[in-house]
Amino acid sequence: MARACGVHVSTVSRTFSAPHLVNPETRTRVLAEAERLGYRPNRAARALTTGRTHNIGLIVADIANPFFPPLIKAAQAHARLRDYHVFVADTDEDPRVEEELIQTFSKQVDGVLLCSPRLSNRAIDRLRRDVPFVVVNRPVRGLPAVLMDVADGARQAVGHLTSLGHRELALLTGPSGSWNSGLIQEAAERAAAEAGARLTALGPNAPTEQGGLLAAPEVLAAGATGVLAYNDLMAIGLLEGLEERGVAVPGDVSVVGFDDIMQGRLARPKLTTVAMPTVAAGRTAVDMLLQQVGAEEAGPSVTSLQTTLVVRESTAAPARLPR
Amino acid sequence: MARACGVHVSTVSRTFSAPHLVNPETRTRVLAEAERLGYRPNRAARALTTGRTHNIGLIVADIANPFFPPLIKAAQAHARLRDYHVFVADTDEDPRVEEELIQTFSKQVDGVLLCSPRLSNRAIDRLRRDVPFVVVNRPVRGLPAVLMDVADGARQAVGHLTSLGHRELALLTGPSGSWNSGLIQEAAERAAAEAGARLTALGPNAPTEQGGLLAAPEVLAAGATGVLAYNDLMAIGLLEGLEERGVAVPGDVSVVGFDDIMQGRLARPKLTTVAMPTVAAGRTAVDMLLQQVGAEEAGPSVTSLQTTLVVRESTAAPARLPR
DNA sequence: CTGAAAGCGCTAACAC
DNA sequence: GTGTTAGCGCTTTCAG
Repeated sequence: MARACGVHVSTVSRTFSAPHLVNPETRTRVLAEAERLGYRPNRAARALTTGRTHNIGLIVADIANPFFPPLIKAAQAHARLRDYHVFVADTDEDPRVEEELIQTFSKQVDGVLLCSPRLSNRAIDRLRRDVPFVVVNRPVRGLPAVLMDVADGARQAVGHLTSLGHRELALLTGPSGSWNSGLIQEAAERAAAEAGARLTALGPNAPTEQGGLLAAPEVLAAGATGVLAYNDLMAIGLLEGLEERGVAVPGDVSVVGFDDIMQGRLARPKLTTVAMPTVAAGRTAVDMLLQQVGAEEAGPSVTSLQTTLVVRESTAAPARLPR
Repeated sequence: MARACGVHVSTVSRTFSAPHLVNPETRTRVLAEAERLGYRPNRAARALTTGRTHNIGLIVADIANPFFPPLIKAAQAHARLRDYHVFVADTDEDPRVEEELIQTFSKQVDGVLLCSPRLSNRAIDRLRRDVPFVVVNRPVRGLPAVLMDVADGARQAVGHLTSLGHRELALLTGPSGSWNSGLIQEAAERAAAEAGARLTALGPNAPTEQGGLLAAPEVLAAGATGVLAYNDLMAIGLLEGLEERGVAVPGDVSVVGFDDIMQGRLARPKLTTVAMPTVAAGRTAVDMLLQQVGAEEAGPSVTSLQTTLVVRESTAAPARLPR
């Protein structure tokens, strides 16, 4: 390629990495030749000298969890505009796989987006020496993060339920490793107390339909008329469990989920839920990562994104107020 | 690292890429040192000399389409076991983005999995010079492919409907660029004819809920009592459209989809659908790609996977047989 | 079995 | 503005 247009390789190199340093004439000639030959600089080789791979890693617990695809998609599209590619990997909810993935990624990417990591703080602290991180959906001391304000979401959800007249609430908590579950619980308890309602925490539960399905008896046993589930999948499972037992939603019991996944709109009744700004989160995370690796100007090191309650059909006033 | 254990770099190299060529003692020493220092060979640099990146690209039209995540997940897990990483990219249904993605991937991966590509045969033929392909969900002359037998799926679906007593069928076709849509239509028409039923093809429609929703009036106008939709998303949209118009499913009209995505189980009534072997497809595609790039033994160059009808609640005998 | 040397495709610092 | 040189981290002959 270098000799095909009768110049030195470094001139070709400059044409692509610093076009302004090369004579416009030569430049167009090189570009034309590149076009003809279908030449494109080899990014891997480039990475060897520059130290920038122009790749970023994106690690999620489960691609098949409908919460993630919109986030992945947004991150990816956003990265592409900045000439970055995204490696997506799925840990299958296994912290060991997560660690292994981070290590194998470390030399191939400029940084890693860790979405809802299951790894311990200690492990993360150790691994951050290998590669820059941005954590999504969980605060880790000293690490840039993009958070979604689930605590406020929980407040909104509890507020909605109490203002409807519910006084006996239940919270279906998530997996014990989940940071958000704790935040939700704390905020929900406070909001319930302020409204003079009682809130029973039930869990931990698997963040799946199955998890919600299995929790149905406990919800009934707790005598709750309004329930908050850790995520939509769990809420949907609960809807099924309640239906099986002949409990009407929202007639007898109101249900609120988190995430606003598409499935919630499909469920009957349509699920009331706390919508998460996943698209914004994906974009912001990419921006923050690129800032950190010096490809962009620096911004805040922790971003918190708002959540919003979406009221649909699974919530209503309780049939009879608790005695 | 080389000098840390007092040997030459080439010995370190051999320890990782050809362990049997090195003295067991030295090997363990090197390995121990690597462990201590957290050293791992730089895959990008290795790729420079070997020509093998140990990465594969996976290109889909839309990550957020629930059909793909299980496939991606399976491909990824399968590749990982073979020491391969997967770059996932989303084209946003845009052929130009698809082409660009392939080109940027080409030097960074050993091969590309093209899932339901929107690119023209010509373009694919041109691009295959840049990088090995395996195409999923569409036959391309001269290229290895993994196909899912949608034609047979269509036959099963039509058979199910006709044996239930339906004689007036409608088919909601997919986007005009979709290969599968043509296959489905052909097979459905043949099967309908054989069973003495009439089948009206309606379309093209967007492969989304919206597409199905908009098609509801046409379905009714066609007087069909049994309808086949290009995919589950479209079928679900149709369910909604029908409900809005007070048409009972399956009382008045029966609906069958394709894909067996999770949403189908959530819809009310639960959707009867043709299940696609996405997990097997993801694995097979990875195997075929690795075979092609010489990392594994050669197998067949086109694999066809079976589909199976899953009967749920959206199909039943027609209320009254057509006159 | 191990060391030496060349080179993968590119960029960066320095001359000219 | 462009050529020269060195070197990124690794593998791979080829000697020894």
